Amino acid sequence: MNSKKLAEFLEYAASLCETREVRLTPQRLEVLSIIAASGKPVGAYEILQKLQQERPNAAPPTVYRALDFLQEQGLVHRLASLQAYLACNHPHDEHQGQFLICSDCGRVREMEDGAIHTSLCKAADKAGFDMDDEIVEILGRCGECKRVRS
Amino acid sequence: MNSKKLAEFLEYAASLCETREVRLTPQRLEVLSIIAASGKPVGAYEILQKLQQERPNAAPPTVYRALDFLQEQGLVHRLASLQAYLACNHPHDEHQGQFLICSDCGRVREMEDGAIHTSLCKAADKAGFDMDDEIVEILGRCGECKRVRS
DNA sequence: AATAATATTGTTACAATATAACATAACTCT
DNA sequence: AGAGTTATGTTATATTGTAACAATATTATT
Ligand SMILES: [Zn+2]
Ligand SMILES: [Zn+2]
Ligand SMILES: [Zn+2]
Ligand SMILES: [Zn+2]
Repeated sequence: MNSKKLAEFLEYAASLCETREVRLTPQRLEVLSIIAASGKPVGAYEILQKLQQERPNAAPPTVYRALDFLQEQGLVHRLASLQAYLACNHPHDEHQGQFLICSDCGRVREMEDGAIHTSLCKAADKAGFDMDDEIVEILGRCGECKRVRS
Repeated sequence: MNSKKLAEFLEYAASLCETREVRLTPQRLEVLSIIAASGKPVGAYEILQKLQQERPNAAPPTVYRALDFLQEQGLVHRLASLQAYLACNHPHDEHQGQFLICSDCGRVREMEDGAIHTSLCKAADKAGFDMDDEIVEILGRCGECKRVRS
């Protein structure tokens, strides 16, 4: 994420939190900024290291608490297959997103594909299952890496 | 999994490995048996504890190596969202499966839903993405737990 | 059968991810 | 100001997973 988009994103996040009357504290904002700036999924301890450059006494709970908040607000997603965190690319409302994860370059693209969601709902329904959350992570090679390799 | 189905499953696994000319050693079989017998996803260290009842000197690598083998053979799946392992319920060939995970009772149902797979392929394709693996885990409440609750 | 190559297991130590528990500080509301 | 709530500080620890190297067992080759 370039610095202009980053600034826009953080501003949007701030306004979103204001509307919801939840507190995007400086610390939470800093964690969000670290994640968004990286543009790729980042591990909690990687976040911690960067945070400690500004706040030397930050500890694991500092990061995990901020992550909990940011995930609740739909500003950050956790990628279960990577145990890493990614800024949402369209943080409108509560949603899970579906992810294309490139094993070569590590970049991730978030989608919100209606057809995928529908197929999941139908399958769950058929099984008499009441769906709360969906985790969809597709591993492979992105377009750029495909071209480079072949 | 009841003991009859368990025996069938283990026998089938054995024949599968024989056909493939890979070695389902006693240790690997024991790990598979522990996972299959539990009928629910089990953590690696839970497996280790049970394994140690028979093999007191089993250590984490013992379990993780067996898990690697069993996953390669498609006999066991890893659930990324739970960091736990589950015996495959139809171990025919290489496949990933899609999972309905009940947050109440912890039971998991494995599906192989063609429509889900197709929708993932289409979405990946549209994004110019070359799909290797798919991770689909649906969290919610199973039919039984729904009835009990409501 | 002896040898070499490969695959599996044993063993120790450690890395990486995440949480519990309790104290302190800040904010909000009356 | 005081009480209740939310957020942060701090220490310790739980949980999950690997690295590295030695010892055994299996398989293939002579
Ligand atoms: Zn999103
Ligand atoms: Zn790529
Ligand atoms: Zn399966
Ligand atoms: Zn259930």
